[in-house]
Amino acid sequence: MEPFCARRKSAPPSIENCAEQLVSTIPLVMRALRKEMRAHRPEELSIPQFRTMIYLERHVGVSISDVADHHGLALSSTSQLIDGLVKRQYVTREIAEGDRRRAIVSLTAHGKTILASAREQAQARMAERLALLSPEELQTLATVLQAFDRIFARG
Amino acid sequence: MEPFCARRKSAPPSIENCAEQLVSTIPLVMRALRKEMRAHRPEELSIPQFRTMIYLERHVGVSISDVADHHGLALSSTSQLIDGLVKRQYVTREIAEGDRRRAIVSLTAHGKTILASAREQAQARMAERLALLSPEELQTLATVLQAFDRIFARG
DNA sequence: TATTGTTATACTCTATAACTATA
DNA sequence: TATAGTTATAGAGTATAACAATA
Repeated sequence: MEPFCARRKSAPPSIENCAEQLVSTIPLVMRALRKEMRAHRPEELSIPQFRTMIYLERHVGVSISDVADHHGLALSSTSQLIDGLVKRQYVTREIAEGDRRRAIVSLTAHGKTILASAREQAQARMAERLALLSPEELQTLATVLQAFDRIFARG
Repeated sequence: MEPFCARRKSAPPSIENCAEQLVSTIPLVMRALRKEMRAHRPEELSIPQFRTMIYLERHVGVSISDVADHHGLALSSTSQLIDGLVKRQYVTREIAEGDRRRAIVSLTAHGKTILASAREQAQARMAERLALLSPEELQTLATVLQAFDRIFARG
């Protein structure tokens, strides 16, 4: 059974066809991801919370505006998102030295632990799904995800 | 320039790597999709509303439970989702003949018009992004979306 | 008793508008 | 005046729990 290779030789898909399928399929994947994040407690994180914490892990000394810009969110939305994380003591909010308007957001030690565990869980669950792919499909997936990062980055 | 083929010959990506990138990239795509849906008024639809209406278009005579099952949502969430569509007169809710517990949901003529327009807009916007892909990437995308449908279908 | 659906309640996510504090 | 952030308000999406109606 070679639908993958067979398809590669047939007529190329049109952009319109791909767009149509994208619109119906991406929410499917997103829902699965959200569900996995929610299903594996304790200390579950929502997707935006999770992504924010990943960003904070990689970028030290960032402000709330930085987070908002990175995620393409309104400043107020980001402020509230951070609120939730501060309440749970996963991150801290501190006034920046040198510019008292800026609020510097940082992961706490507890936040780092939670993040590591959430990432492990989410990835493990998604990996279970991906294990259903053929090696060729996995290869094409890697290619597509890189392309997605390129064309969907920043809003 | 053959990054696609070149990559196909190199070490295969691990499932774990793919899962990791999936977790960070899918929300990116989802956000872009949501934004496109919202950006192009009038009569914007949310993603769940949009997907529900697509389902209703293809499946006539379904109940609220059917919609809930199809989308992997709680019955109460679905009931409220339908509420919103009924309020806008995009769908109707009627008691089923033969089983008065069931609520049959159907698109109205107005709903069909709205759906057609929303679909057109969303697809056009996503197509703009996809136009940035190489033909090879577009081909791999088609493959991946089909695989996604397979492994992420139904929750 | 089991199924279908609604309502009540409570989160999170997100936005806009109005505001404060700082530069 | 412009920038960074918060607060108020609002609507969507989602869940669980309690409930009503029907089978």
